Amino acid sequence: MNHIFKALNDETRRKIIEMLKAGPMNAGEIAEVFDISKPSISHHLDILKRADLITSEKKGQFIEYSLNTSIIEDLLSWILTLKKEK
Amino acid sequence: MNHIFKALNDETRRKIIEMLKAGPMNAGEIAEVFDISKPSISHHLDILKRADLITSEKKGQFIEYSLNTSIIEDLLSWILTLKKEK
DNA sequence: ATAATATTTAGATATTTGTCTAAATAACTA
DNA sequence: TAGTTATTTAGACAAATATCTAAATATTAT
Repeated sequence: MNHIFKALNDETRRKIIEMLKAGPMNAGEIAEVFDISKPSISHHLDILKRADLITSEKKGQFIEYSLNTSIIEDLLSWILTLKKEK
Repeated sequence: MNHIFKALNDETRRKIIEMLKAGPMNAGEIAEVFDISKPSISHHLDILKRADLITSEKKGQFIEYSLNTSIIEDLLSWILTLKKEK
């Protein structure tokens, strides 16, 4: 849980996640959207990946990133426990 | 959204939220649970309050904290948008 | 009024985090 | 093989954060 919340605690990373909702993108395409250097975006992607919120796959010279919806399930259930009972 | 994720990005604060799920507690009761000084807990409570995740009410010399479930609704819907479509 | 209790505010400090530039790695192209 | 493109790794730095102790504020009790 810790890694997930850490990963989500950043506007840029949340935006990346929202972008990937529409489908996979490679690192360069993601970086273009922001006014942030590529190494910084690469770092953000690394954090999202460590949190298992996204996955990466090498496609030739590109690296394609995709949203990992199964972890989002975990997040959902954590929040749902707060709502229930009482 | 920013404040919510910032507030949730801490193990101690998440634990506090989970504790308040069972019902209101005052600052002292909350602090007792942790091996952290009272001023630090007070600071965590302040962050949770600014994020609107909890509310406080003065009860004599105590301050009672309660979970604010309506904000959790916002969080839920943000996460649900990630699951939907595709 | 004084003392005791509950909680916060203030100020300091060490750690974590987001960002940058420069260099490294890897894969295509001519 | 040499050059170009895509991405990451390394190292540095400023800003944000979690924690502490000491002091301030507020309430209750004697």
